[in-house]
Amino acid sequence: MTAARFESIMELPLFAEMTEESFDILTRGAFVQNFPPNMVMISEGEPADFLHIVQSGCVELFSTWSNRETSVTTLYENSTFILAATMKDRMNLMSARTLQKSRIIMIPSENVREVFATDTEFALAIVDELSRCYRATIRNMKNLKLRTSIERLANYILKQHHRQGDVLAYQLPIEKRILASYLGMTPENLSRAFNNLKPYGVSVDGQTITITDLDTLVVFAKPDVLID
Amino acid sequence: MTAARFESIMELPLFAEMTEESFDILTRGAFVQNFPPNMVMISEGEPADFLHIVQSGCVELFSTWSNRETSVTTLYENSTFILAATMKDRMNLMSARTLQKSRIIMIPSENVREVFATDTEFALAIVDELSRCYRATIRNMKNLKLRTSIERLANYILKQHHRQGDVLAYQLPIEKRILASYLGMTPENLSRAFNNLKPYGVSVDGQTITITDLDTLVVFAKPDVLID
DNA sequence: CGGGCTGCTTGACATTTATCAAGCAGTTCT
DNA sequence: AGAACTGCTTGATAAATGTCAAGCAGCCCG
Repeated sequence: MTAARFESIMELPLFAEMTEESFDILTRGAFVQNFPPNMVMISEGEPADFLHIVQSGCVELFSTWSNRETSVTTLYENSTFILAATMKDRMNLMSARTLQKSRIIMIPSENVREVFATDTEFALAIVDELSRCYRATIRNMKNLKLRTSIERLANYILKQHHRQGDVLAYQLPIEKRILASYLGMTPENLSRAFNNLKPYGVSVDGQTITITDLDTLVVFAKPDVLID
Repeated sequence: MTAARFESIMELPLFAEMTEESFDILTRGAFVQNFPPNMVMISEGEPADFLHIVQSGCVELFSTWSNRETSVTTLYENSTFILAATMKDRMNLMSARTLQKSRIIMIPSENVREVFATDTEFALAIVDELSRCYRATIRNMKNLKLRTSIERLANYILKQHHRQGDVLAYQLPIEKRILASYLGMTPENLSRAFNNLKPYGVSVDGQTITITDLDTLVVFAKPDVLID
């Protein structure tokens, strides 16, 4: 019998097709944990003992080196993380920190590997999710290497526009300093980049982004399905 | 019965544990193709019809956007590529070009997906390989975002030193313009970066790199197992 | 064998981005 | 309610990196 507290994730693509028995084995020993904002819940270099799923809230994956830090990605409701490290039973390459009060489901990595070996539908879903995450990272790296910082911002603005239902005014989902880090620039430079995009149809008021001339912005940004 | 021309890959980790019957199904309709140097064999945006394996030679994965190009990685003997696109039956996010005369094994993607569903050992090996590639890309992106270009070069020099058996003098495996692109800089800047590393124990003569003071170079580069 | 081409290096200069500082607005805590 | 703190913006300057040009060495092709 499935614990009620995991019911919310049964319909996620990762779990939707597996047998009920597999789901029971998977969640045996799993638990839900609440974290306050700005808490580091995982540190790079640590072993990956759990697969994590964001039930609610917002989590930032980041890394540091030689007193420098970069934001790798931001995860929202229904996202999984630490999948590759879980499957390879290796240490985390990234740390994770809550940006908001968050509720996280933690599933023991050995359960994930056990069910992977026995439930073909789960195996297919795992490979699908791994491939999707890997491809997203390739797109991200192409974005970083092929585009200047203002181009990355322009394309981010367009991508959020689509993500939020093609509205012309929307709220940034994260603080600007986190966005700057994610896009590979300093907060000062992000501020200047937003200003430099004004002639291309972008207006900013705090967390509110308004696209005042979509066609001009698209011409400048040159979005590409192989990157964005 | 296994075609003799595929015997060379039977012992690769991806295939070593599967049943002989699975291997036969996998390689049904597969073929080996010879490519001359500098030939683009795959273009980004095309469907991923085959899983590719480098039997011999050298292949560069690269991407372009808005008349700009970047080198993503370089593959040598016994490397696979186009695995994530194969498993998700999606278009390629990268192009591939031979750097040398190369011999490539091409396995139909649908065979890969079919055997994945039926052979548990192969499924485990696929997930292992996907996780390894994904984690390598995360390390690469951390390298790009957290380090300056001269730091990336210093760490590359150290990594090649280890890859070539801890010798203090070795040959660069690729042309310097490809290396520059891979490290995210122009060939002019790579040349200057090599020169700027001289005080830190690096000497260059054409393709030959000599580490004249390993300790000094290590102190400068600050290698990190979570990146390199 | 010679001309043409390619890869690489170096110099000069331009552009992009980072760093540092200061100020402002909003939030949080006492 | 006020002080302290944080996020953000702007200005000035520094550093990193790109661009353009020229020259050289080695390789390839006719």
